[in-house]
Amino acid sequence: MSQELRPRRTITISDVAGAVGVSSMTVSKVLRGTGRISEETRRRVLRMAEDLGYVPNLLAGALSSQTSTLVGVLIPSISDQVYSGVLGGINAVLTPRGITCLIGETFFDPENEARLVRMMLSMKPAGLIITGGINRTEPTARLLLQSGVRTVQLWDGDNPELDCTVGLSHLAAGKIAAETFLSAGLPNACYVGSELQRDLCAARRMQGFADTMASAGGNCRAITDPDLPRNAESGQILTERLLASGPPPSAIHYLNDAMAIGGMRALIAAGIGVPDQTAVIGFNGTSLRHSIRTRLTTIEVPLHEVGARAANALSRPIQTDNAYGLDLVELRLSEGNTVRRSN
Amino acid sequence: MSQELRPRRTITISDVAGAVGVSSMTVSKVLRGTGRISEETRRRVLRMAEDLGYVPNLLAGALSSQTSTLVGVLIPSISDQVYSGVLGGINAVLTPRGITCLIGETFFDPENEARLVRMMLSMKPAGLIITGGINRTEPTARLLLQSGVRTVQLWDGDNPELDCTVGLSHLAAGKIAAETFLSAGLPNACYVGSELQRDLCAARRMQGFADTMASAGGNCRAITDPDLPRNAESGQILTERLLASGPPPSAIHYLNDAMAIGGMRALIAAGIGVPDQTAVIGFNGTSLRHSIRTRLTTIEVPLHEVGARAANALSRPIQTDNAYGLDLVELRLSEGNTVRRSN
DNA sequence: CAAGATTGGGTTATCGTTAACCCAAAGTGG
DNA sequence: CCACTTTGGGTTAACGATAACCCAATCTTG
Repeated sequence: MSQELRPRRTITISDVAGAVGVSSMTVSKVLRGTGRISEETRRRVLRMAEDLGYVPNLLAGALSSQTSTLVGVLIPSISDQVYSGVLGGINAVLTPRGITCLIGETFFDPENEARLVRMMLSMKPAGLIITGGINRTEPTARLLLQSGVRTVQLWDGDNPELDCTVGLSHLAAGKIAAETFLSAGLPNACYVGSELQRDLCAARRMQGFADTMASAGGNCRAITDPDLPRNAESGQILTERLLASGPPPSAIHYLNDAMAIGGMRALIAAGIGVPDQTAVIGFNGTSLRHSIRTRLTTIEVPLHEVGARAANALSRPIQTDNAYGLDLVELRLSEGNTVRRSN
Repeated sequence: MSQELRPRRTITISDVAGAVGVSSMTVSKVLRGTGRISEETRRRVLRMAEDLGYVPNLLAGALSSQTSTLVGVLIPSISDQVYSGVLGGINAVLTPRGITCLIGETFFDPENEARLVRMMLSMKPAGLIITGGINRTEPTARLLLQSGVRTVQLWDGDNPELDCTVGLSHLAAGKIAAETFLSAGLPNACYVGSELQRDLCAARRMQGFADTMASAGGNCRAITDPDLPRNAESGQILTERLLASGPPPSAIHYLNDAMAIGGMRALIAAGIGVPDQTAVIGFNGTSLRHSIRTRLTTIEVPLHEVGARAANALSRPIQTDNAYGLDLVELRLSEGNTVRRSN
C-alpha cells in the first residue's frame, strides 16, 4: 500500500525504448514478436517494460495497423437469458483470440440499432455480430455494406442476410411445437407471446406454429400483447386473459419458457390440469425450465453453440456466390412432462 | 440492392473537408459542435458528411483527445442471470451517455482477471467496473492504481476497495436468511453452494449465515462442492448428497435461486415436505423464482439498480479521504411460501 | 578473400482526430 | 475614423504505435 499513488504520465513505448537504449521500433517489434531481435535485447526490453509498468495503447496500435481487436455485438437485451447465453458462446471463442466484445442493446428497436451500428463502426471493429429479426433501416443496411466490416447475422436463420447468418429456423421451431401437439392428438391450440411486431423471430415461430396447425386441420388462436415484457408474470397475465375469453385450449405454445412457467401457474390456479387438460410447450431451454414438480416440455436451442458458431463465422472465408453462408443449429424437443398423448 | 458494393477507401474527415471546401479542422468542429462556425458552413458540412457516408473514427479521436467512450466491465460470467442483470443496469445508464461497454468474463479466476484488466487498460477506457469477491493479484491491483483510470468495485460491499464500491453486504444477506429461519423456530440449518473458494461473496454469505445461526444457539452444516456449476442440477445433486448423509435439516439456505429450485426437486422427490419438514431460502430473485406451485422465498437483490448505481458512480467525484465511497443497496426477503413458522 | 546472405536493428512517414493557437475580415462604439 | 471585439475559420503539432524500407556489421561459401 506504500506504492506510488500518483498517476504519473503514462508510460509509452518510447519511454521503454529510452530506458533500454534502443529505438522505439525495436520495442514495438519485441512486444509483438515480429522482426529480428537478439535474445539479449528482447530480454532487456521485456524486463524494462515490466518494470516500468508499460501498458500498450491499443487505440494507437489499432489506428496505425488499421486492425482492431474489437468485435461489436448487437443483441435485443442483455438481461434476457437467451441472448446472454449466446453472448457467453461468443465470448468463449473470441476471448482466447485476444478479442474483446463491445455490447449494444437494441431492445428490438430499429432506431436503436441504427445508432448502435454507427457507434460500433466508428470503433473500427474487426467484425460485427448482429441479431436479426428486426427491421433494419435502409441507411443502416447501406452503412454496413459500405463499411467493409465483416458482419454475421445472428439468430434469424429464416432470412439469411449480411456476410453470413448463424442461428436457427424459427419457422421450424414453431412447426416442431405444432407437430408435437398434433401427434399427441391435440389440434386445438393457442400461441401466447408478446412484442411480436418487434420481435420478428418470435412472430415467425408463431407463424410456423399456426400454419402447421392449420394445414393439419387443427386451429390456433393467438393471445398476444404488443408491450408486455416476456417474463413469467406476463405469461400468467396473458394466460388469465386467454382463460377469461372462453374454454381453455387443449394445447398452448408460449413465446419462451419464462412465459410458459407463468402461464402454467395461471392454469393450475384456474384448476386446469397440465398436461391432461391443457398441454404446454415453451421455447428455449433454460436451467430453470425444470421447475419443482413439473418439467416443462420445451424446444431447446443450444445457445452457447449458436454464439460460438457465430463467432467462428467471423473468421471464415466469405461466400462469394450469392449463397449466404447459412449455418443453422439443430433444434430438439426436451424431455418434459407437460405434453401427453390425449386419448 | 443495386448499391455500390465495393468497400471503397474509408471516408475521413478531410474527404468531407475537401468536398465542402473547408479545412478538416472546421469539419471536426462542426461534428463535435465546438468552436465558432457559421450556420451556413455547418449545414453544408453536415450535409456532405451524410452524403459521403462519413463514419467517425473513434480510435483516432480517442487517441488524440486522450479520452475514450469505452467503459470496461469485468464480471464472473455473462450467462449468469445475476451478472447479466447487473450489466443491463450498467448499460441503461451508460448507453444514453454515448458510452459503450467492453465486457470481460473472469470466471472467478484471478489470472483471467489480470489478463482482462491489462486488455481493458490498453483500451484507455473512461472507467472500469470490476466485480469484487475474487482475490485480485498484487500486480493487477498496482496496475489499476497506477493507471489513473476511474474504477468502481461491484457487488462485494463487505470489502470496499478501489475508487468506490457499489453492491451489497453479503454478510448481511446471510444474516437475513439465518434470522428468518431463527425467528421461524428453525435452528437446525444447512448451507448448500458451490465454488465457494473462488466466489468470496458467496462464501461471505455462508459465513454470515453460519455465524448468525451459531450465535443464536443454532447450528449450520455446509454441503458444498469446489467445482459444480451453480445451477438447478447442482442444487439437486448436492441436496441428494445432503439427504444421503443423515436426517434432513429443518432449513436450507442455497447459494442462489437456481440451486434452491433444484434442491427442492430433490427434497420433494425424497418425500420431504417444503416448507413443513424443511424450509428453504434462496438468493437473488429471478423472474423464475416463482415456479408453478411453489413460490421460493429468497433474498432479493435489485440487480438493475446495482448496475445503474455502479455506472453512475463512475462519474461521481472521487472520495478524497480514506472513506471509500461505499454504496449499498437494500436487501429484502421476497414473499414466498418456502419458509413457515414451525410449531 | 571477394561477394552475397544474414543478423540486428534504425528511419521515416503515416493512421485520423483533436488541442492549442493564430489571424484576417467584419462589426462596434465613442 | 480609429482602436477593439467578434466572427469564422485555418495552422501546426501532437496522440502512440506500426508499415515499409533501409543499412551497417558480421557470417558464410566457393
